[in-house]
Amino acid sequence: MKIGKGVEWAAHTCALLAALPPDASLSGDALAEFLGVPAPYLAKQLQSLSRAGIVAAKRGVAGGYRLASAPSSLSLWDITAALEGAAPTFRCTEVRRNGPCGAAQTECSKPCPIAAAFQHAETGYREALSAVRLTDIVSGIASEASVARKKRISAWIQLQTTGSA
Amino acid sequence: MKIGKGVEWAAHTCALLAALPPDASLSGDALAEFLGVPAPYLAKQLQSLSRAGIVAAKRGVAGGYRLASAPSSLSLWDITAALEGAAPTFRCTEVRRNGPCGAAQTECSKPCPIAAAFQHAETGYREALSAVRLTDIVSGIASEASVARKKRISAWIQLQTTGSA
DNA sequence: CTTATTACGGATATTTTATATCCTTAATTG
DNA sequence: CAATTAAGGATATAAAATATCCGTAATAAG
Repeated sequence: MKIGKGVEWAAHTCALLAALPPDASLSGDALAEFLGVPAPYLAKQLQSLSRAGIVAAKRGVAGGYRLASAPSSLSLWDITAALEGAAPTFRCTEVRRNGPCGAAQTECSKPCPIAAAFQHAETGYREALSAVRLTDIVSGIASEASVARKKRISAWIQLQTTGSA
Repeated sequence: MKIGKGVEWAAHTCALLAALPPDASLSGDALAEFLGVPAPYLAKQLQSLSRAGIVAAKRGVAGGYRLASAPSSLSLWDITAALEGAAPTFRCTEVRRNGPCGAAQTECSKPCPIAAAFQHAETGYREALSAVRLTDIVSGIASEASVARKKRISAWIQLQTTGSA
């Protein structure tokens, strides 16, 4: 039961994009450099974010990625679901129907109590992630960063961004 | 992000063992037959349950598996952790330290807000599963089962159990 | 219109994990 | 001692995660 590293990368990506000036974009290569991760693989994750409508991708010379909507309307669950899919982690194979004492169809109107418990736990998990907005993540990161680091980030963004000033 | 089917099998296994007469055991082959799953693979899951101290295994002629403790003291999380391990699903690789604007050591005293959010969500998940005891599962299964099925199960147990009566 | 840039999509390779089986050894009972 | 049964390790196969590459399409600038 694991979460792929693409989720972590995507969350940091969105946090950086949220700090960009309005209508500015960053290329896939620039994002990979900032995060210090392999560019071709990050590009795959960016495609998933794009398909999910979380980032807007623009091709061409001054192209790149920017957030498709306001950071306050994007949750950590949205990002996770875009990368990992929204399928439940526990998949009930209806074991109760098997074997010499298997339950009849009529005895399975309610979900198996084991599956129900996992579903309940997972709903809570998703709600917890849904409650975390991208704005929360951005402000959390900013509160830990030194003034010097914030300046370096601003300068780097100035150098890399396309589409604005 | 998936949970292996061994967890489902193990939960059903424990539910069946909880319904056994005191000090009675079931062999691995008998359990596999009851659940309708491949016996060699279930044997592997049973080893995990045994190592975790959830079931007590007894070798030899009248051997087999029985619950190591009372069904009320065993939770769905205990079973899940025995099979899947207790490692967190989200693994922070400290991306914030990477790249041209990476954070210094001194800026990382607190966990990354992304990792913290996942940890919080996962704690809730585990607590939800910990709140579900084996007795809840057993009574849930019993409440759905027809009288006829309960009789069939009792008869099958009578035939298969070793160590009692 | 041409060229450089950049994302998209598909194909592919590699590594890990999950799934599944088998065999030898050890323990237990009769 | 003989039959039974779980433990543990080795191994085989299938699936998923991880990672890269290339051809195509779109876009902006010269």
